[in-house]
Amino acid sequence: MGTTQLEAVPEPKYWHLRTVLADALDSDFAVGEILPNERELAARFGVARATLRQALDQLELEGRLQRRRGVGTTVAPPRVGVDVSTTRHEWPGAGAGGDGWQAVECALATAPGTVARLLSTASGEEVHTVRRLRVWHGRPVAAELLYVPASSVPDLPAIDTPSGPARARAVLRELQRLDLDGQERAVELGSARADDAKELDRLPGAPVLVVTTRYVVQGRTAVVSLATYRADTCRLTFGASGDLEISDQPQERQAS
Amino acid sequence: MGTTQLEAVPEPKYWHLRTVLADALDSDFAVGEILPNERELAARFGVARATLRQALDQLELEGRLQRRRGVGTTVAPPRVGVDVSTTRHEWPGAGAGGDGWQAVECALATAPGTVARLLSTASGEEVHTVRRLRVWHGRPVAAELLYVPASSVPDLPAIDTPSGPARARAVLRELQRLDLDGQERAVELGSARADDAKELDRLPGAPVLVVTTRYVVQGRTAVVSLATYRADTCRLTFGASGDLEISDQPQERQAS
DNA sequence: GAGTGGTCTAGACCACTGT
DNA sequence: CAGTGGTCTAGACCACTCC
Repeated sequence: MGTTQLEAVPEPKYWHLRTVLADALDSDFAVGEILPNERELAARFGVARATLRQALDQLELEGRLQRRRGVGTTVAPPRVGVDVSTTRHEWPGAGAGGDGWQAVECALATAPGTVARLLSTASGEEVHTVRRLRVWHGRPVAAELLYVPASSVPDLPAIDTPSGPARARAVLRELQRLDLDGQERAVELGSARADDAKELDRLPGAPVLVVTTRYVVQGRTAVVSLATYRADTCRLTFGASGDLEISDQPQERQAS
Repeated sequence: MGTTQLEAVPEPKYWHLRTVLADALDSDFAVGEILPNERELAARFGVARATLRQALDQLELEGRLQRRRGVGTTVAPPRVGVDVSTTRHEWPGAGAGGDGWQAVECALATAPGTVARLLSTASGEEVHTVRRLRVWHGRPVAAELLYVPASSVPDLPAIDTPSGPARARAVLRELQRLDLDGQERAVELGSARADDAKELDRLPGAPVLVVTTRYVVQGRTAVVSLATYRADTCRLTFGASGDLEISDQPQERQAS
């Protein structure tokens, strides 16, 4: 990376800087390599640290950089493709955990208004909330909250183990007995709440892709799932084998 | 909205501020209503304008606010569900424009490295690039760039109209003649390039959902599409009717 | 021209990581 | 402990929209 000064251009400095840095990443850096620190980079380009950070923010949003407090800024590996296809209609947890989901927790709660509106339940009705974590290549990529109305799993044994992973698995097991008619899925951008951020090893407010799934049984919405995927490291694939390469990143050398 | 001072809390000010503002949006504001300006809000909460802006950034990322330079900050309507399902395997433009796509431009170019790697073409081969714009409820929601290798449309009449919408439609028409075996789709977060930003009426760097589609013919990737959707206003729906409500926003009153 | 959000600066201090 | 990124401040000026 050069010591180039930025010339006067009509576009914002941080945007131009982003381009310059992106090119430098392509040509001069390997995946995992650590960049000079922010104060150093800012000085090198003759801008304030805040401006440099604005450029780094962009590159991090695009999944090209990874910043860790106390450590430094490293070149991120290409995003990993995570399959979220709905071609096979099946309940969560059906694949016996092969897709990286692990049940974590279970509790009884009242669904928030938006979820209650999706479920055909009274807004005050109690639902089981099952928390799952999805791990991919050894890294947590998604945190999910499943809302299962008590009426959807009437045969669930009462309070034997009121919470914990065992209870969560019991709820999922009960779902397998229902005939799933179909599922509807949507993706949108969000920012990580405190609890999700913690599970995903990110700071609160980190950009996430929120996948909402509606599980339909006999025309009714029997279960609603809200899964938040790390937007920086994940690419969601639909009906694909995950080998879709998308971003501008060329194949990069591996850092030593 | 109150004049509440922020108390000392272990969480970042901007994050707490985000929560306070989000609650205020729910209770005190209607969709389309204009907020006090940033300097005013910052003073009211006793923080620097930059800190307030960080909170507004979050809310805008979540699609709850809309900021327009020279105008002000308004409460955004709920995100609109845009169907991007792949249940029916069909070529772009097959639906006779009912899905809001309009062909805009066509040109000959060499595909960028990443796209060339998806297409089974030599990286130097020329491809037709078809630009389309998707309009939804009168607003542009997506800009797409289709990469069609010349070898995929061998019967395309040569240079009668070398560019423009007519040429773009001609390329799309040629595609309908091929037997489409399937398509693979992926979604990831990106930031709008200058040209996309302009078409989408956003600033460069605005967050977008990048949908990459691979159209498969006889095991080969015949066409690659890169569509960038406005992340602030769009929710991408898969195999659904678009009535999935996702975010935390309750139903809001309409502004006068 | 007045008012808005967007960019940029030059500092300061904090929270966290490694040694 | 030193070094990193994360937060925050108090200003300044610019680009844009609307009257």
